[in-house]
Amino acid sequence: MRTIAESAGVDVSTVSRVLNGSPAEVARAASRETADAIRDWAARLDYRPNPHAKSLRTARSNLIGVLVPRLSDLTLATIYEGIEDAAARHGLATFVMNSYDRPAEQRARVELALSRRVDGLILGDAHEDARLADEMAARKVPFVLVSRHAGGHPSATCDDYRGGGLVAEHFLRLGHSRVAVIAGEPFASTGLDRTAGFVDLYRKAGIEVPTVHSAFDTAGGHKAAEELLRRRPHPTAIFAVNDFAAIGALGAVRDAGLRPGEDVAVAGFNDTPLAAELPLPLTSVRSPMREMGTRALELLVSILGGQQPVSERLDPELIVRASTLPRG
Amino acid sequence: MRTIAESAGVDVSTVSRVLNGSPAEVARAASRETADAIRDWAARLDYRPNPHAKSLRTARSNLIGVLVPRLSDLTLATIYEGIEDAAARHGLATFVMNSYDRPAEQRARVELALSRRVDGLILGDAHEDARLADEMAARKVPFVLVSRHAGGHPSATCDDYRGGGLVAEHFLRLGHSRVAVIAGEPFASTGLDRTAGFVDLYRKAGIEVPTVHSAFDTAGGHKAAEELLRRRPHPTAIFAVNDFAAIGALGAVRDAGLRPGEDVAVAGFNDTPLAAELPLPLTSVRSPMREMGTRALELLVSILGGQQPVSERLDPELIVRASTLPRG
DNA sequence: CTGAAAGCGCTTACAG
DNA sequence: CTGAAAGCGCTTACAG
Repeated sequence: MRTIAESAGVDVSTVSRVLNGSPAEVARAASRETADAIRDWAARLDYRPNPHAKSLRTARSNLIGVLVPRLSDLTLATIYEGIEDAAARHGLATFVMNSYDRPAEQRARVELALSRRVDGLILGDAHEDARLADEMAARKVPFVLVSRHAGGHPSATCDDYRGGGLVAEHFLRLGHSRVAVIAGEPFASTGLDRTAGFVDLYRKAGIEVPTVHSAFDTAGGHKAAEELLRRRPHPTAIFAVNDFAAIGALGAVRDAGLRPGEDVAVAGFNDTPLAAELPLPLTSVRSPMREMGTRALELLVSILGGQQPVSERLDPELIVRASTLPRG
Repeated sequence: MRTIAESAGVDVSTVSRVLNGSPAEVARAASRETADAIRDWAARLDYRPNPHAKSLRTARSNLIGVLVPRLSDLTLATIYEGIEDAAARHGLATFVMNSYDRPAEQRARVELALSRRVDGLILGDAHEDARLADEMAARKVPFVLVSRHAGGHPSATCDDYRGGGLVAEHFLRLGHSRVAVIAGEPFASTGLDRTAGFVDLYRKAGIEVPTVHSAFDTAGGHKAAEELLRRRPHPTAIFAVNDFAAIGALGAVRDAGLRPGEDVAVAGFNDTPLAAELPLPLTSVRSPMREMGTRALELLVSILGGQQPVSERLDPELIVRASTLPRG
């Protein structure tokens, strides 16, 4: 910057104003010619502002910390892509950390992010009890939740309750009366809401639905399905609140000597790219993962701008495939 | 820091030395009592050093930029987890960016990282031609490659050539003489090496192997397999250089009215957690993805420390499952 | 329209 | 063992 100032024969403060100001500010700061000369030199010298100096001076880092259970979960990776994309459009940098859904790690990662002076945080790993979120709100740390909601804090989520209902309606339409739910982790609003949406509709039809919790991955779904299939008579349809758990369930059905999709229908959630490509294509509820990420980022930006946040709840859509064909 | 200095009745420079110096430096900088008092106040005041001030002063950001084709690819997400983990142990922060394997994006992301003053870069999206890597080396930007190698630059990879060979040996042992390869993108050393390792062993056995390039995802594998299955007679075994492509191939086999695993054996690569849980468990070559990430980070650290880098090539392992059972 | 000055929070030669 | 000073690269009130 000093080099530019010397080359253009002006003060660094003028350079700063021209390079960073709004058009109006630039007009007030320098004549058109001076401004052009400055921009010219900046380009010629391949000038890149030093973000550390800027942050030190402005006490604003333009950095956003993102916490996820784990990035190797496709759902969260896709949400993060949405966040990253929107952040770039807003001139913000982001960094992700895994918390593995462990409270101690969550806390440690939040502190780490804070010590890096992030302007705000996006939490994709909120737990139902909202302990950490409540604390952060009390400390006035700007943050939003994504994917999972908790404690009424600002969030960008899918309407998971409605999504569970879509599957219930589908199963009811197919005439399934012995059904079960693989419900995911008991601390995640995603699994809880999807399960509740499903169970409530079946209850209205006079049918109680057994549910079993599980990890959100294939191994978890496999184990949970094994347990459900040991019951006599076994369920004729299983709703897994996550595509990976559903794939595990498909495997368990096969291992039990039953035909997936025929003897036991299976539906998942999220409509990951895999669902359509499986040897037995998987019925799933599409949730707008990428969009959730961009909405979360934009929600955070509006909070940082001092506005009242309005949580977003996006619409799910049922995609029917061969894993839940008409019976008979 | 000033507050600590005032509370402890010393100069900020002494505080800095005590809080950041090695034990030896601390001993030289302050008496045991003074040092203890300073640490005491730091804890009491919940002092957190300002990384921006530190970076501005030291011209070292302790920041590492990571480029991947895309984070929603499980392979890369897992590698990144390894990077992230190792980085935390070294007191480094990392951030990832997607390049979608597009040269223009790669270039733009590298410049972005540089403008954020990263100390170094890890590239998971190197192309065979090594254009960008060559340029970076010419500019003396510290970097390492991960997953893919190119142009002889420092890298942490899997021995993909050997991995392809493992599958060839397996197929030969099973007596397959009509085989084919779904080879992935033509610009990635992973797919190229895996294919070459396979093809070379078959050639030694006097058999030429048809190969077809594809995207690294299920859709790409599906399309490529369709093409291979149109040939008459169709191959009895297909090696896809990636588990997701293999899953797509499995679907294509089924769609062609053939029995996957019986009429057409299918093997993948990476041994992602999905492979074991598929309805038809997938034979795959396990590549140490997480470890590749940690090795890459450590390689970069050693480069930043001025040492001569030695590229790492990690061992693959064949995991046989039902998708490639003995014939007959 | 433009400049000079102060200061963000650190580190590190220099001096004692 | 400890302090005083300079400076990293910016921004922004203050002054003209």
